[in-house]
Amino acid sequence: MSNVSKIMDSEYEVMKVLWSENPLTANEVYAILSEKKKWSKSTVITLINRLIDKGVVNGTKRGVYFYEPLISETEYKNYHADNLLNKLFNGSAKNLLIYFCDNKNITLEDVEELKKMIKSKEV
Amino acid sequence: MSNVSKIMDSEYEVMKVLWSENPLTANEVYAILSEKKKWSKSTVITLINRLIDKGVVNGTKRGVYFYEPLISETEYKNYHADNLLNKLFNGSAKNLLIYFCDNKNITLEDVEELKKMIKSKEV
DNA sequence: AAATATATTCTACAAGAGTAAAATATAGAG
DNA sequence: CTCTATATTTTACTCTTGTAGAATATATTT
Repeated sequence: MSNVSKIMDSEYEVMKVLWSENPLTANEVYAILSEKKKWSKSTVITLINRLIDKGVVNGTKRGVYFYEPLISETEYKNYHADNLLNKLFNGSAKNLLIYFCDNKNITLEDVEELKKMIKSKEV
Repeated sequence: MSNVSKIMDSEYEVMKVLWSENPLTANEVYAILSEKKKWSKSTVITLINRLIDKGVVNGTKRGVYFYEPLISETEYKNYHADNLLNKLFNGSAKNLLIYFCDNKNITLEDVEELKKMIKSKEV
């Protein structure tokens, strides 16, 4: 759906800012981003405009332009999580869980917690 | 490390073939890939050469060139799994598990299985 | 050795991404 | 109304990716 899949890494940085707070002006986005990236204001504005072209950000002029995201961080996360799932684990969430439990440090307590979560959903 | 991060989607198709069996000649890779992709032989060869440039495939001439992967599928998987983990779940495998359990259909049995796996490792 | 087939390398080219300067429009100061 | 500051749009330029044809080198057959 939408163009969530076309958001590139540098554009994603802009999205994160807009997800954290919005609407924001280009200057505000630039100011916030500057804490992490040493991009020129031009660059930030280019990225915002590309996101608008891709239909995932909206800009509205109230005096100056205010920007806000049109897709949620969850949508973005979903897309990429699914993507990984399909690409690397044949779409099997179970395989993915096994992989992560096997390779990252997951404790028995964590798994207990998951169990509870699932149980509570299976009412 | 290495250039695992620079393997692009179409190159990844070639890697999958080489992981499934190797060494293979360009013709063999092409033949196998043709079952899934309608790429010209030229395209396949370009992809192989780009993988060589990226240092993730080796080609050795024994009469004709034979190609083989220099990185394992596991390395590739690790890299991308880690990447997702850091990018979308702040590096917390637990958050990721919660997310997947919450959104994909994971059963209590699956979780039980994980628990056993973990227990057996925690000897 | 010449002709042909096959393998390998070069070249190509559009679209996208990363990066940003130049140009222009517009609002506010005087 | 003109100048200036600020915001917005255009233009730009390099590298990478996806895709593949053209050229060349090499081996095989006659």
